[in-house]
Amino acid sequence: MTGDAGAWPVDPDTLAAVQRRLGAARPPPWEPATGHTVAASYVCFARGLRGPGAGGDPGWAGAAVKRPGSRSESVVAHGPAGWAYEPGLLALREGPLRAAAVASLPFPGDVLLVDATGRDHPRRAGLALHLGAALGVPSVGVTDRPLLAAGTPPAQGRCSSTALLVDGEVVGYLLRTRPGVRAVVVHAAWRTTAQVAVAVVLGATRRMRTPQPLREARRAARAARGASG
DNA sequence: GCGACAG
DNA sequence: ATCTTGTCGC
Repeated sequence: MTGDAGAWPVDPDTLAAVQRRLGAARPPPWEPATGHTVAASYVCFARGLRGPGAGGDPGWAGAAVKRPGSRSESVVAHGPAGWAYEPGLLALREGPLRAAAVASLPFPGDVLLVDATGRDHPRRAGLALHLGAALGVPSVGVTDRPLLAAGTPPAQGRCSSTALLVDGEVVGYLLRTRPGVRAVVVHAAWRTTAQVAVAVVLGATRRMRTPQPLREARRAARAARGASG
């Protein structure tokens, strides 16, 4: 079900071609069912790196998955970054490492949360969308700020949201997950609309600003970094 | 030409 | 992403 969408190019031109194809794809839309499981992917890098970093930077990819009524399970993959950070080319730097971590989870989850954009991207295929396509799982992006899209801040109350548009397409929402706290950016990605993305994020968010599975993936990645380097 | 620009 | 000082909130 992944097909060549699972490819992780190692140069900018090839990645851009894959992104254009993924951005133009129209896979069957997915919607959450009661009791769906939520997985998440997060990457951190060695401390002390300068600016955008470079290929070979030591990285730790954390992945976590939680089914309702069970404890969360997490794994970590350790390996080198594939590239420096460049806006629009994040998959080059982090794609393979994140895919390795998510693939080693005990079970895949029904939907994957990623701290990256989805359709808010020059070629409509940010890393959240790419990772979902590569792994064959519906995905949702959650970031602190948009890449291309602009929007107005939502009202202060919990669950307030405002749409983010690119070329007239709703690619995401600014979403107030906690009253009075800075909004998160929720991104439509692989097989998810912006509206479904908001529902998934609200369903996975507890007391904190960001969804619990993403926090668990981050905790695992940082713990592994502290233990090895 | 310069700054901005997911992580 | 990481660094760092300061501030606010539970």
